[in-house]
Amino acid sequence: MPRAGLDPAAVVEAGAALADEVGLAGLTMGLLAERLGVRTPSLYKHVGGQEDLTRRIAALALGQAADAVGGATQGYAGRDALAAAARAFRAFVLAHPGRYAATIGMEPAGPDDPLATEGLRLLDAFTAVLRGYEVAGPDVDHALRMLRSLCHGFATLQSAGAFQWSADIDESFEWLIAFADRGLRAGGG
Amino acid sequence: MPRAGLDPAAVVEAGAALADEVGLAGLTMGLLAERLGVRTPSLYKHVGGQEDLTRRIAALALGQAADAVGGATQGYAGRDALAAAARAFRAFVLAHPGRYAATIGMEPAGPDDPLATEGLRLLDAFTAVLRGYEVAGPDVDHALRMLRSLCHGFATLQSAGAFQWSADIDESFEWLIAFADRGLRAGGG
DNA sequence: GCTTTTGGCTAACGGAATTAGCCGGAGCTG
DNA sequence: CAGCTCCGGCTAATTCCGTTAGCCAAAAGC
Repeated sequence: MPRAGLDPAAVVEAGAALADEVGLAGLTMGLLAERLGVRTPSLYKHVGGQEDLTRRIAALALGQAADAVGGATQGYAGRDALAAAARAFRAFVLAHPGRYAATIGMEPAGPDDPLATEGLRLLDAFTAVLRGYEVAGPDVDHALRMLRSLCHGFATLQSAGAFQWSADIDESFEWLIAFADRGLRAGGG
Repeated sequence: MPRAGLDPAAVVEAGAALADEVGLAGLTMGLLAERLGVRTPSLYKHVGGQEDLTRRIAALALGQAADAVGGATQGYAGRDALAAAARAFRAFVLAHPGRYAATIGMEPAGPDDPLATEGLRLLDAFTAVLRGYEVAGPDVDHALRMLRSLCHGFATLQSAGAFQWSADIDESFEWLIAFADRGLRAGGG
């Protein structure tokens, strides 16, 4: 029996990809093992179990989201940066619904938890956007939470299939970006 | 063996309460049966199975949320109505995280599905809030999606334990209400 | 009062996560 | 190169959960 040459990173990456395909709820150890050409118990040599796997997928997703948002805003400021960040975030969630779903309700176990580290990177990417606005002091925290709520809410609701009625969803999202931009410029400080 | 006197509504209500206690993921047929003083298979005389139970819990949650939001905004308009609606919604989600979680990613099977009916009622409650602002035409749809994303995002993120750092969460939420109010008055139409 | 329906129950199955324990191959050591 | 060690597969078995089948008594209706 030849070895499959797996390692934790490969298992997590495959798990994330599979979650994107079949949904996080459909991600089963057996299905993942089959996808990797291996029997189910072999996975436990690389990850601690389903919860550990989900945590690692979540950390991966946060890191990738941070990269996407950070990269998209490079060279932009103000409204352009806000729009780029929001679009990049939504695009990421829609392209990778499974791994993003893994991040929901996941609390870091400590300051060194990759989940905390990568989450902070994503937060920093949004913080950078705020530098183009006159927001300071405690308002920065509030504005960050607002942006996070807005982006997270819209992306997850759309990914979940809410928003079924009339108007065009992309249009709504652009409207939402304009709305946030107005609000941040109008009374952010 | 005396009868327990259950009916679908009682099972769903107990399921919703249990979900609020132990989380939607922790809601198991066995646990619910035990809570109701009954053996597991007996539940299947009242609900079709776990998916059916979750759908019914979701419909219940949407209806209760609609009542809460609609009731809270009675007699208010403009910013007051917006604040009342947002606070009522968030309070509901924080008080009933399990049943609210059941609503996420749940698609109505048809126009007569209680899920659709109750969801529409909740939507109407928010639509009423917008009547106090000069928002019209397609902007109503966009504004509704914005409000929904904002409230849903904030409430679920807080309920999931995000927002761990410094600033006070209630303060952030009030800031967010003020932000939305500004935005809706500034350029809604 | 008898019959029908309803709502409990036990027993049994299937699928998923996980653990225990075996065993062969890869790689290092002499 | 021979042998030792460790790693990463495997099979087998356990447990827990959802679900179905089929039985039987209590309630409800004639």
